[in-house]
Amino acid sequence: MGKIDIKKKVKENALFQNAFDLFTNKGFAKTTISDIVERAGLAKGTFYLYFKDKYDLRDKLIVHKAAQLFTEAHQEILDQSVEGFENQILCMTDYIIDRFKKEHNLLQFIAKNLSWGVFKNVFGNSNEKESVPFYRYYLHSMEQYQITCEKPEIMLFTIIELIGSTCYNCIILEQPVTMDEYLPYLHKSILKIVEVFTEDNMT
Amino acid sequence: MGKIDIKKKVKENALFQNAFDLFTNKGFAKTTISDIVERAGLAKGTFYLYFKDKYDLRDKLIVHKAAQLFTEAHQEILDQSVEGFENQILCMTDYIIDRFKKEHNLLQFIAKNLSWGVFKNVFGNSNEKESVPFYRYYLHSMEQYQITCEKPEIMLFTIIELIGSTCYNCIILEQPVTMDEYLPYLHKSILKIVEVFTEDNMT
Amino acid sequence: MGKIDIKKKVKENALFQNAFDLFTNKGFAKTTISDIVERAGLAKGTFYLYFKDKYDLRDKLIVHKAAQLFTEAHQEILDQSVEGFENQILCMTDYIIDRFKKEHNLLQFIAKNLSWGVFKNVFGNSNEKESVPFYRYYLHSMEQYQITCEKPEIMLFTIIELIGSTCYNCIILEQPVTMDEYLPYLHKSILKIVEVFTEDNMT
Amino acid sequence: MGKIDIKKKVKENALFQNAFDLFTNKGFAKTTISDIVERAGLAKGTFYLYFKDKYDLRDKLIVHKAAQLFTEAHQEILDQSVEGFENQILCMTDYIIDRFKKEHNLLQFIAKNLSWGVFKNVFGNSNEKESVPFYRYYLHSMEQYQITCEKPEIMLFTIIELIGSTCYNCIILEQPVTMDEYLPYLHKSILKIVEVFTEDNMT
DNA sequence: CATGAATGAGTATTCATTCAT
DNA sequence: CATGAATGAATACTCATTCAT
Repeated sequence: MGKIDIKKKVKENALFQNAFDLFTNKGFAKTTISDIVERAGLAKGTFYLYFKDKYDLRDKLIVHKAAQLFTEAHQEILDQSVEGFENQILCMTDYIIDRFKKEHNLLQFIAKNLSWGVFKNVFGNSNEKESVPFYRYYLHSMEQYQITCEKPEIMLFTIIELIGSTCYNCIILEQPVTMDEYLPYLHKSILKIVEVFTEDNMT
Repeated sequence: MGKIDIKKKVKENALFQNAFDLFTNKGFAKTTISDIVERAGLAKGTFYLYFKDKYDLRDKLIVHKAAQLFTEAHQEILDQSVEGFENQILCMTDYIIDRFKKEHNLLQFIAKNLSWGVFKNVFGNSNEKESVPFYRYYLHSMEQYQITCEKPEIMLFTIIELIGSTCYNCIILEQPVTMDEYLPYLHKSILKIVEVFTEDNMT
Repeated sequence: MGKIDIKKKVKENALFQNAFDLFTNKGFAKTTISDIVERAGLAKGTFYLYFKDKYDLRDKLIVHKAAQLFTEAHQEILDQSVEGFENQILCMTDYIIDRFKKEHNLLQFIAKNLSWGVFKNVFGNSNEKESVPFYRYYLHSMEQYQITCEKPEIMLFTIIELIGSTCYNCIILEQPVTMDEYLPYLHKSILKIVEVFTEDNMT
Repeated sequence: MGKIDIKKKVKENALFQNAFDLFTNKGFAKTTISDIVERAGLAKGTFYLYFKDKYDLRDKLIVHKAAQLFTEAHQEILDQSVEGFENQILCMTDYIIDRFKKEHNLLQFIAKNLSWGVFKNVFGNSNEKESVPFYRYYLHSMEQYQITCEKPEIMLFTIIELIGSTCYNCIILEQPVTMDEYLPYLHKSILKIVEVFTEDNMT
């Protein structure tokens, strides 16, 4: 990567980071491009060299942040040497919840914007540096622990949607209960969902 | 209700309905108050006699639409004379999914905006005409069928969040699969969640 | 016309007049909508209640100004009691040239923008107050003086185009000669053109 | 001309040609320097090595295109071995009209921009390669056919202005008639104008 | 010579809100 | 009660020009 390319990457990151801060603090609608470039220390026109408009920046930012989160969740499983498929799923759950508890901003941003379509992008997008081996690892882990699951994608989808939507309510709104109170039920629900998809007698 | 009150109600409904159409077709951000009043056949100033601003209208609209939906789901259970608690839950699920399949607009609007906080409003809000006996019926049904559940609210919360978020993906985006394909898994997952909250051996 | 309609007309005229001054002094491209409303003493948004954009204003202004000019040329013929068809044509020519000599602004504006399509609008546009009986008078005059002309419209077109384009060069640019020097040749050329279209032996 | 000079000429021509295409398709005002260099396959900065700005390019382009046109009209007269002064004038007229009929772009561009001032440049500008012997030939031809004309320049001016402005209306706008219909009248008018300037009894 | 990333002044346009009628 | 003309702050986006490479 040449000197110029490095400079460009630095600027793109400055735009990403400052946009994220503003989106999560002021809200997307109230954040202006002027705000973003001002905080990033760049000229207005420079913004348009990197992104088409505010929406383009947001879409790319969602993928960027979601990829980061899952990469780190995956790393956590490795760091903790968690054994067993269900334990790994719960470890991922807990890691994500923990991050969300610490970073409401991140939760707010991801929860409102992350759809399964975007999610798949996160794993498939090969020219993203942060491209995650998470999904591959997830499939590999089932194999390793000899778990039979005909629809692994649908199972993961169900689990992640449940985590995402309940997190938003319990952590941000503390409705109907706090996440601390909800967590045991969430764990049990997730394990039951795993059962649904891995029982032998699927019709 | 006097003549004048009826006229006012008519105008309010015109604003509600046209705002809903516009929000769901053009998106909330791109819908202007001018758009709404123009379609409703009213003058700009009139808008402010009914709502504080666009956000005020939206918030009231969410409650309005959600209350309608659950009232109708409840009615469906009664019309079909569905027996058994689980069957009633599944009937509600199917009714909601059916409506969402027919009215993507409604799904989009509710899914993006309905939080548990709003949801509770739907039941508690006494000055809403459509205020629903749904939640009361839900509790009553558990009693009738002698279901022991320590946290009925949390159970309903879990089920509804799962329905809401998966509907959005499967129906609107058809990701990762269509709702027709997903439905059996959703049913099983919901039944398992009911198990989680009604088993005797809750720790 | 109600009070409000009068107020609206006043504002429209303020926009017209100030836009004309600015277009002719700074040029169309360099005149901004801000300039126009500022000079007219109106708010920016008000502009858009009257015109779609700068181009819309310009197009309407051309018709407005051209109609004015021909109405006045026609009036001049009446005031001077000019007799004879050719004399009336020359009187019109001289009046227009005279106005252009005094108001380079007007010449510049009209010459660059007046096409025959617009010109016909000037006569036909019935909801313009200034709508001119000029063309009707022109036909009537030929009849009165028993002039036979198969293509009166094409004759007028030829004359007016010649006047317009030579005026621009001789008056504004003084190229290749000044209008004072050119005028006798222009008169002769016009008379010859009248001959072309009114000779008996047209093929 | 050295290798480098040839390369430069190639680039200049690329800028000329692409600018012409853009000016005539999108209009001058809406054409940006970025557009031009992009189509020409050059870098933005390169533009400024050849032209001061967009206006500079346009002015040079007008001369360039007008010179080309008159050179070709002149060549046509030679190729066809047209005899007689009036016939040569009409041949030039027909050639120009024909080109304009085939290339509306060219007509639009020349008609809106060509003033007599520019026109004279076309003949006088010695560092233009295409510089035309047209005007010299025009004078020479009158001499050859023993035509007495005190103001040859004014005569040519009158003719060319009439051609230019009527072409624009009849060819582009087809107003008030098409050029096919107008042409006989134009020919007659031009011949009459020649009469005006060549009659013995000029006052 | 040629490049193209970066700049930032400049402008059009929108739209919530008010208030005289 | 209802209207809709007027407002003007707020913002997105463009593009000519420069200059380090």
